[in-house]
Amino acid sequence: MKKGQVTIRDIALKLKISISTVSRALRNSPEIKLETRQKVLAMAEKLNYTPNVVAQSLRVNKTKTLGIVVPELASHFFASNISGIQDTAYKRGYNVMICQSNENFDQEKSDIRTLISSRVDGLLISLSRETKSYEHLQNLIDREIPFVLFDRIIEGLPISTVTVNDTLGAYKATKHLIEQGCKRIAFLSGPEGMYICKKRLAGYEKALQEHGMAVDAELVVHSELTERSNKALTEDLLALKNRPDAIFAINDPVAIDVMKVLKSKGMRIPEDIALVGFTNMPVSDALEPSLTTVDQPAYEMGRLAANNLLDQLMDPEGFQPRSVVLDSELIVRKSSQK
Amino acid sequence: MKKGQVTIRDIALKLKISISTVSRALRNSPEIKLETRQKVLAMAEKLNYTPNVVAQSLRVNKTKTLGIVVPELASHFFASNISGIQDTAYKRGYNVMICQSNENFDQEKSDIRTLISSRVDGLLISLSRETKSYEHLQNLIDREIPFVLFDRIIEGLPISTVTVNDTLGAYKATKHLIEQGCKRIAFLSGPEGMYICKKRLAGYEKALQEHGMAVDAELVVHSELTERSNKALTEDLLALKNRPDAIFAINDPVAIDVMKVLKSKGMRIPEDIALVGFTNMPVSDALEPSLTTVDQPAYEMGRLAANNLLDQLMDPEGFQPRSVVLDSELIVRKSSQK
DNA sequence: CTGTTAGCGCATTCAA
DNA sequence: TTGAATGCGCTAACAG
Repeated sequence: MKKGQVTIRDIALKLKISISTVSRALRNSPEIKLETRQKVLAMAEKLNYTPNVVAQSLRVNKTKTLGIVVPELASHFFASNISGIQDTAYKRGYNVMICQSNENFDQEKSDIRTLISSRVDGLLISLSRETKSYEHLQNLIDREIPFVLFDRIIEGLPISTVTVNDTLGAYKATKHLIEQGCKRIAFLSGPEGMYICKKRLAGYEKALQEHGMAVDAELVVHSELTERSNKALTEDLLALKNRPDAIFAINDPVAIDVMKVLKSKGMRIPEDIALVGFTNMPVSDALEPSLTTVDQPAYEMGRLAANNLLDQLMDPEGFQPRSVVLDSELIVRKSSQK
Repeated sequence: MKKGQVTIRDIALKLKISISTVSRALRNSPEIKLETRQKVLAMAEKLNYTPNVVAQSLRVNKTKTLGIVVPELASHFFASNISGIQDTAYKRGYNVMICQSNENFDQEKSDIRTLISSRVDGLLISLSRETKSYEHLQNLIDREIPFVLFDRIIEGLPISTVTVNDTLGAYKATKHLIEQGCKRIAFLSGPEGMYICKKRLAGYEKALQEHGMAVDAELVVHSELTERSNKALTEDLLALKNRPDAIFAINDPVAIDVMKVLKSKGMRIPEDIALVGFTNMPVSDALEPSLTTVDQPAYEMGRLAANNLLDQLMDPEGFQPRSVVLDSELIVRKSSQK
């Protein structure tokens, strides 16, 4: 087989017709005679023709590609987000290009720059935990490049967002612990600035207040979300003179680290300390004890974010930003039932 | 800000020089006067110029993009593969485009077609569990499109592959169980045709034979790798008149399903039945009991596969296919120590 | 219904 | 050291 891909020109030459006719036939243009179209299609098939999307993109100034930026790929939550995005994108004729920021702000900026220069038609972004300023997002707005934020968002920008109801989820989790009789509920959170941390903290506080319980500052701690930091903070909590009888962890991976520490110290879950996570990772029900957690519909979040972005691409003028907040359900398992 | 991205033409116009000079200056061509280059660079900066990669790609017939096809994204193993690929690709100036086949053969073919029409410079592929024929791969070879297979490979093709030593890993796992005193070791495998299943079966059989133990056909079962199938087969094994005293699962997710069934039946691990997995998922040490498993260097596999492909792209003529087999280490934990 | 023509943004050959 | 001209593969006026 000859090197170099087959082009519409090759088809036109073989068939002794013009390349525009071939182009039209391939695009199912209605103005082409059925017979001609069939001949073209047959020849394309025979020559194993694959349209050059690069040339198409240059011509129509659209790549039919969405850019995705997530903090991390090897996380079940973000992987599911991406699955939802990808399935939706394919269904609507789009490809995706994925970058991970590794939770690094500079990397995030660089990822966005890379995707822009690849001329993606729009972006779906979940911010890194380091991201505190947002000129890079403002820059996208200035350049009129459509994008949607999901899960790790920032508020106050005139753009669409998709999140889970973090506050409500945390509220449900905390309320559940209170109803189990827990008196001193610790909240092992992530970086203070992170959107989801602030939202979940609000839910935690709301539940305590509603039940006439004070928010004890020493029970709210902020992890860097590394195994080391998670474990150290757990130990700190256990070292308190007035030890907590429950720990609400910002997410399941953190809860797992907490669990490891508790077990290594011979503490019983939930008898000595109850434990609740957030995310509902697939393994959370295989842990011992099975982990009570707040379910996040990750695939659905991805699906909605993608549909939102694609709607925007279809109708750039009429589009109005939408903020979708999904419900989050508490999954009660053994780690919290006293 | 005006709609439409800035082009080299805009820079040329502003500076009253030709676009070819701008093009050269931007590419650091040595034949450009330093002063001119600096002026161009400054203006590019000022106008917020981003090169149009689409146009470049069309011109030089290279996209600097690698295509990746994996069975599934929401799997820690493949996500780590991809991380390794991506980091390597970026380091060498390439982007990646990712598709998932969802373990479906037709989807896999379609993914490859999509990536080809996006004109990726090369492909990294891990086959779906349904894939039994390989005309679609032969087609790539015929069209001289470079690609590398990793983990889920097929043998006999003149191309590079990266795998872990599946046979050795399974051998180590089985030998370990034998040394723990297990007499009837079941192998809960995946689909019979899958490369990794065949390889791991070979290691399992080798260990048994070396220790003078017969391979009992009723102890080797093939799951479809769904939770349902995994659990049903586990129950079947337990229902045997001559029940196994150990189960070696084809991977960690399967082992987790086995664990759930065993626990639900009140069986003790490892006392009643020892259990070993394969993959070393991050949570495998958080399970109760912690799971003995064979470690797979997923990130490293991705890194090697990407480097192999990129070497090939750098020097298409001189390149010789290489098959890399990584070592796999047995991680002994509690689920197997009698 | 089909052909001719003109770019999309860029790199590169050939001239100057 | 720079400019003019060409074409990558394709789509979309505009003409027949």
